[in-house]
Amino acid sequence: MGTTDPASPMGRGHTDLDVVLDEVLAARRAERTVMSTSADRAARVVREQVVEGHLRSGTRLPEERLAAALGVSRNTLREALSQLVAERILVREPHRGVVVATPEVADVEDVYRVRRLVEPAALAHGTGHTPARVAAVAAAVTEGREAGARGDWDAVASANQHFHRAVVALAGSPRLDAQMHLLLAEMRLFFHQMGEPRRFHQPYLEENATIADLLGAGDRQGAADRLDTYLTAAQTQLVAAFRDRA
Amino acid sequence: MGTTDPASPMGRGHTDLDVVLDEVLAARRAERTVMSTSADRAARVVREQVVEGHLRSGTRLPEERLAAALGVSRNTLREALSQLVAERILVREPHRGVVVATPEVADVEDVYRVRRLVEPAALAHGTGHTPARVAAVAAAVTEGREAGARGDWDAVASANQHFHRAVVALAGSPRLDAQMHLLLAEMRLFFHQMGEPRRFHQPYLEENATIADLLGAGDRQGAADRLDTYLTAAQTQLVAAFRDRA
DNA sequence: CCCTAAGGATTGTTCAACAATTCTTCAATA
DNA sequence: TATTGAAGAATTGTTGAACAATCCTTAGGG
Repeated sequence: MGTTDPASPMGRGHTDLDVVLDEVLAARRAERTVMSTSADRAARVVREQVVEGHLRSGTRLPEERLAAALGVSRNTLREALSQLVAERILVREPHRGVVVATPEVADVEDVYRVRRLVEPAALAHGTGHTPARVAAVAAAVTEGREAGARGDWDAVASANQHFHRAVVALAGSPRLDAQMHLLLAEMRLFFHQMGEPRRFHQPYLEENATIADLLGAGDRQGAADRLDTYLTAAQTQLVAAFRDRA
Repeated sequence: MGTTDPASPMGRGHTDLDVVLDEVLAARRAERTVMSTSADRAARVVREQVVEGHLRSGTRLPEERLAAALGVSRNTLREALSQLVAERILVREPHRGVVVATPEVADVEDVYRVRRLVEPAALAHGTGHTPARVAAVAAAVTEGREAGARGDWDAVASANQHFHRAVVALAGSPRLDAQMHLLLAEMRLFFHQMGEPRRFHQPYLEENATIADLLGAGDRQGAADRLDTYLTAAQTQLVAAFRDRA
C-alpha cells in the first residue's frame, strides 16, 4: 500500500496527506495497543499461567505477593484482576480475594450448551463463509493430523482449538470470535482440573476431518449435523471424566 | 423448603446441619455480592448513565472529575472503568482516557449477525424450553401490547428487550444470557446515537406476538424462521436509519 | 500558512496508609 | 474432648498524594 503519494494535485494539496497521516496515526495507535499498559501485561501473564495449568483451580492469588512477583503495584494488579474476573477465569470472593475459578459440572454443561448452539449454526447459517475461512478449517485439520502423527498431544489439543475457532470464524463475527476465545480458555480450565489424559483429543481428529470435508463439498447442513452429534458425545464423555476425576 | 430439620438421625448427626449451614453461607455470600464493592457500584452508576442515554457516545470521562462526582477515589474509579471497557460500553484510548463507545455501522451489523445466529437457534434447538420460560416470552408480548396501548413508547422498547431476552433464555444457558445482556446494552447505544424515533419498536409488537404464538403451538422451527426474517428486516432498517442520522 | 517549542492537562503508575473484614491461634469452659 | 470466644495477625477495600509519560493547546518563528 503506497505510503508515499507525491503525485497529488497541487491545487488543494492536503487531502491525500491527511489520508496518509490518519493511516499512520491509526497504525501507531494499534501498535501502542499491543504494548498496552502494565495492567494489561499483568493480566496477560496471569491469564497465561492459569490457562497453561501452572496456576490450578482454587489457588488463591494474594495481591501483595502477586503484585511483587509481577513487578507492578497492587493497584495496577487489581485492575488486571478485574479484567480476568470479567473473563470468568478468576472469581472474586468479597474480602477474601480472587481465586482461580473452579468449574463444576454445571459449567461444563453450560459451555457445551453454548457451543452446540453456536458452532453448528456457524457452519449451517454463518454469513462469513469466505474461501480463506473455509481453508482455515481444513488447515486446522491437517495441523492436527500432523501433530497426531508425531505423537505431540499438546499440539493436537492446540490444533483442536484452532479447528473450533475456525468453525466459529465462519460466522464472520468479531464478537462471536471473542466469546469463543473466552469459552476455549474456560475449556482449558476444565481439562486441567480433571487431569486431562494426554490423548483425549485424538479421537476427534477424524471427526474434524469429516466435517471439514463436508464443508469443503458445500454440504453445510451435513457438516453442522455432524458437529452437533460430535459435540454431544464429547460433552457426555467430558462430564463423565469430570465427575470421576474432579 | 424446610430450613429447619430437627428430625435428623442422631447417629452421626451432622450431615444435614452441614447442608443447612452451607445454604446459609451461600445466601450470605450472594447477599454480599449484591451490596458489593464501591467499584462495582460506581460501574453500575456509569453503566446506567450511558445506557439511559445521559452520557452520549463519544463523551470523554475525565477520571478526576468523574471520581469526585461518584464520591470514590481515582484508583477505585479506574477499576470500575476497566469493567465497563470489558463490557464494550466504554472504550479506552491509551493515554487519552476512556470515552463512551461510538458504534459504527459495522458494529450494528455484527450485533445483528450474532443475534441472528443465536436467537433463532435458541428457539429451534434450545435445550431449556421449560413452560415457565415459554410463558415468559408470552408475558413479554402482552407487556409490550399494553405499553403500546397506552402510548408509552419507552415501555414498549423495554418490553421488546424483555422479549428477546426471554427468547435467548430458552437456551437455558447462563453464559448466553449474560452475553445477550451485553448485546442489548450495546443496542441501546445504537438507538441513542441515531436518535431513536419514539415509535421505532411498535411495528415489531405484532411480529413478537406471532412468534410467541408459533412457539406456544410447539412450532419451534416456524418461530425460528419467522424471527430470522424479522431480525434481518430490523437490521436493514436500523442500518439505514443509522447511516442517515449518525 | 505550516512548523515548532513551551506549557498545561490528563493518564499511567507507584507508594504508603488505614478501616473493614476474614483467618488463625489459643486458652477457657462445659 | 470438643466447643466457644476473644485477641492478634493477615488480607482486602479504599483513599490521597505524588511523579513520569504522554497528549493537547497555544503562541511564536520561519
